Formats: sequence, structure tokens, C-alpha cells
Amino acid sequence: MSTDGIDELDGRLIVLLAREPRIGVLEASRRLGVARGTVQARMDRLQSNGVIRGFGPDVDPAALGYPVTAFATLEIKQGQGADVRAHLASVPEVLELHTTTGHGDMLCRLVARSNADLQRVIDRVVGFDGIVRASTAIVMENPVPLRIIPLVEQAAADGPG
Amino acid sequence: MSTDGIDELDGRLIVLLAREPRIGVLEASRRLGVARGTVQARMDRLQSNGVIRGFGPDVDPAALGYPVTAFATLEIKQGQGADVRAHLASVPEVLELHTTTGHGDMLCRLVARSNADLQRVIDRVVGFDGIVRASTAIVMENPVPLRIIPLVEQAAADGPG
DNA sequence: TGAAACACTGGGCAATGTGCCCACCCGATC
DNA sequence: GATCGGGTGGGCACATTGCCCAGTGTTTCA
Repeated sequence: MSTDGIDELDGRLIVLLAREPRIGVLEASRRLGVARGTVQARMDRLQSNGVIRGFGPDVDPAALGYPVTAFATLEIKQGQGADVRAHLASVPEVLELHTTTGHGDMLCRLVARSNADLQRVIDRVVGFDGIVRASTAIVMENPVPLRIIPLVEQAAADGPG
Repeated sequence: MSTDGIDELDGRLIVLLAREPRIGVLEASRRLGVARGTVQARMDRLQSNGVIRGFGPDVDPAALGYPVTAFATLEIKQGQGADVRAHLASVPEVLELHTTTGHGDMLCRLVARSNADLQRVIDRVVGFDGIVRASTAIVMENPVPLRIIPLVEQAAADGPG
């Protein structure tokens, strides 16, 4: 079993990678003041740990032509969960989907080309038998974009284990 | 001004990068069947475009020891927006924050070490003067993790402009 | 107390990829 | 008919990678 948690060096490495993703192993080792092999080993471990899932390109939907983001809370008909999940997964504008506690609900993140287009997306999302009701909140501002650095620093400070 | 939208080759490149983030420019050019310089130019353009924001490590909070995710809807006292934003930004467990239409609200994504720990996080989040009320939905399942590939394919199919 | 296990260091190697050139070609534009 | 933008295919020096090694300190455990 991989021990949860990261130590201080792991933390510094992840933060460094987050801030300057294109640097290589050698440069990272210079910045961190450790040997190259150490960085190599840490990165291997972090990835096989699952702490670092990958280095996918961070694509901005707005720059793709989808500047509108919204969150939709869905109420699902009993027993229709699997069908609804499959349906939502087939809609490209659904960027993520969670099932949550509360009203036996789902929460999904949507994007659209415009407010008018959002209507089309929502119609497509809710135009499915298993969905009883949907309430949508349109995002106006994003004061804190998805981030991980503060949490990494916290986790590193708390120490491994 | 950069024209919104991507063409079919951009799309294939992004999808390729998303699936195999560690491949280099040369390998990408081989896979796509184009010259290396083309890939180089496309990547430069996509990044200065803002379509690709970067290649940050994709860190899994669960593997850091924060397996619990929740979404909190916050009701804010009039005029306290800026203070609340600053307060939430100072909490590491707040991974993102949006202001939304609806009840003049905010929506934030939280993580915690456990359900019990979530209580601590929520107390910290809402223990601030400008926040009137909070309702929290704990994530049970994540049938569609944050994704971008289907949207990229859609955008590429729709063509540039 | 001794031995083994582990992580890190610092170094060396061949192979590969990178950044940066160039000349050339082609289609669209004016 | 010329120009321009984007793609091609090639070449170059240089840096980096992946992989090896032996040596060292620290911790763990018998």
C-alpha cells in the first residue's frame, strides 16, 4: 500500500512543477538543490502513487469558443442513475459530473458558446427521461480558479503519513 | 486579436497531448504525420492563444490525503463580496470558487481529510462575517471526471472562426 | 550491536530530443 | 505577378534523458 501524504521535498517539487511545468528533471534538480536521480525517483514515485495523475495540457474552454460556464444541479428519477450518467457523458459540453448527497442529486459543470447557447446545452442535458428537474447557476466570475498549490503546501507541511 | 477556435490539426494535437502528455514535439509530429516545425508552431500558437494554459501536474487530492470532495453554495451579505473572496482564497481546502447568478451566491469546491474533517473545513469557510448561509453537497461518485477532450473534438469539428 | 534496507549523491555513458537555422513549395490574397 | 503565411524536410550544436555505477549516511530490525 502506498503511504498517503508527501514530504517537504515532494511538496516543493510539485509546486515547482505547477509553476513551471516545462522544466525538465535536470533543471528541477538544480532548483531544488538535490541530485538528478532524486528528482527522477520522486517523480516516478509520485506518479505511481497517483499523487500526480499526469501532465495533461490545461485547456481553456473560453479560448476554444466556450466562454460561458454553468453548474447544473439535477434531480434524478429513482433507478435511472446509470442511464443519466451515460447520457451526460455523451454531451461534450458536460465537463464534469458528480453524484452528491442532498436531494439524491447530481451536480455537473457545463460550458457553452453563449448564454443563448447555454439554453441549447441545458435542453440537451435535461432532455432525458431520467431527469426530473434541473436548476442552473451561471458563473459570472471565477475569483479562485482551480488550484492545488495551497493544498500541496498544507499536505507537505503536515508531513507524510 | 487571436481568432477563437481551432482547426482539425490543433484538435488532434491537443487530444494527443491530453492522452500522452509526456511525448515531445518530435514524437508528436511522427504521430500526427506532419513536420516537426509544424507541431512546434502549433504548440507555440496554442499557448500564446491561451487555448493551452500550461502543462501543470494533475494532482489528485485524494492521494494527498484529502479523499472527500464537497460543493458549498454560499449566500453572501450585500457588499461583502470582496472580503469573502479573500477569506476563501486563504483556505487551502478551497480548490476553486465561482460567483454565480441565482441567489447572489458563490459556489466553491472543497476537499477534506474525512467527513469529520469536512466539518472543520466548512466551519472555517463559513466562520466569516460576510457569509449568511451555506449549503453543502458531499460528492459520492465522480462518473465524469474533469475532461476536455470531447469539447476539443467538438470545437475542432466546428472548425476555426 | 551488527546487518540489511533505503534514499540520496555524484559521476559517466550513449542515444535522443531540442532550439534554431535554412531553402523550398504551395495556395490564397491583393 | 508578387507577396505572404503555413507547411516541409533537412542540418547543426547543444542540452537533456534514461540508465548505469559505487559510495555514504540513516533508519530498522533481528
